[in-house]
Amino acid sequence: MATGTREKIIQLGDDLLRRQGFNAFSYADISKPLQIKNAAVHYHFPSKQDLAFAIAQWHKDIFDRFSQKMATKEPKDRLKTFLNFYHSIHLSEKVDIISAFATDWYSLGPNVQTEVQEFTELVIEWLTELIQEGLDLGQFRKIQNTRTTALRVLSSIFASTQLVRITSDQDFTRVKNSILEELLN
Amino acid sequence: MATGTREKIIQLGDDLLRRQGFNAFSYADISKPLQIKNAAVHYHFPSKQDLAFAIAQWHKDIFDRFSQKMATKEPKDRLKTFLNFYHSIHLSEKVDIISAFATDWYSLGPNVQTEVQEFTELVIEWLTELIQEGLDLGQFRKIQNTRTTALRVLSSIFASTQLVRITSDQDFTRVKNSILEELLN
DNA sequence: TTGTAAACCTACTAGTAAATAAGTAAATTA
DNA sequence: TAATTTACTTATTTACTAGTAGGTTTACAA
Repeated sequence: MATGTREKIIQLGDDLLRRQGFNAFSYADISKPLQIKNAAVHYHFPSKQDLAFAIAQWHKDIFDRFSQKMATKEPKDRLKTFLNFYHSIHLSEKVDIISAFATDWYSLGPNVQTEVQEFTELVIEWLTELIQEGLDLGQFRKIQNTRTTALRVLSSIFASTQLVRITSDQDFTRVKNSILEELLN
Repeated sequence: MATGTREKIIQLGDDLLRRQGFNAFSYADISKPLQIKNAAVHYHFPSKQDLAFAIAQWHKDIFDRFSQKMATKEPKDRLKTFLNFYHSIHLSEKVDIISAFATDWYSLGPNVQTEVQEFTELVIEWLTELIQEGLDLGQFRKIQNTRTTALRVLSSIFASTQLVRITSDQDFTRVKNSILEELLN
């Protein structure tokens, strides 16, 4: 999976960001496991902001590939895959990338913030379209405005990955199933 | 409101925790605005964990008083007050206290974690009871299991305070209204 | 008046943070 | 083959971190 050092740094950085938070990990946490020196990380990413930017970009790329691969599947299955994806996230003791960035929002430089905003809008729009399609095909139940529904699905999932750290895995499953039940006909 | 130094430290610490995150603020960020020295903060809270614990306790106390004051009001109004409370939170560029602790979960000591867990369970149970009462009185619509509904209300609100940092205030209002619409008859 | 405890302050330590300057070995290109 | 670039290392800097030891002031009690 991770080939070059640069990619390894991004992946490890992403892992640390979502497991511990942006201000809770250091360059040493990256250089040590990769068995390189502190300065090597700075060679690839001069500042921590540069690393954050690269992580945001990386997620944009992943999501692009994900949505392209899913394009042919029907809304119901796309939604299920999406929900299962977030279920797997929280099982690895991480939170989703958008929540991770959001909580450390004021530690992020303007260009990182813009990148995260673009990525978030991408996900919301993807979900909104998915719901609209599901409605058109009669697979979903109409509840509210599609964007509102998208926001509620997204926020339920996001908060769950965090809440579950405090309560239990059972609570995540509850929420996941309730979203499906609510939407599906 | 804030009388003694100890209380001022807790309130400022809470503010910083929810605005910037546990690892993003330092004792200097507390001592400077209060015009006291670093060591004075350590006098009241020997370690940062002690401060975190006090903040968690403080929220428990506030919530206790809140739920006592609300006890006589009817479910519908209690829910509205609860939602408006979180709306006011995000307007001040903070996230709610549970999300704040959740994202920095692995930076917290075991006793702080326990305190946060107890507080969270308190809020979930309060919401669960509120929903059950609303159902019994015919004010609310039955959707799912009451705890699941409580979890979804809570997670929607929590995530919204974070998502809104990235998107817009409008999106928070959408979610807030959608929760009310969904529940109310 | 003396003792004591609360609430600080001064001054410091040891450790860690991000970041940089300068050097090097190996691969790539001209 | 010479020049250049890539991908590092060594060594250091500056700034800040939580935390502490010990002294000072103030107020209140015996």
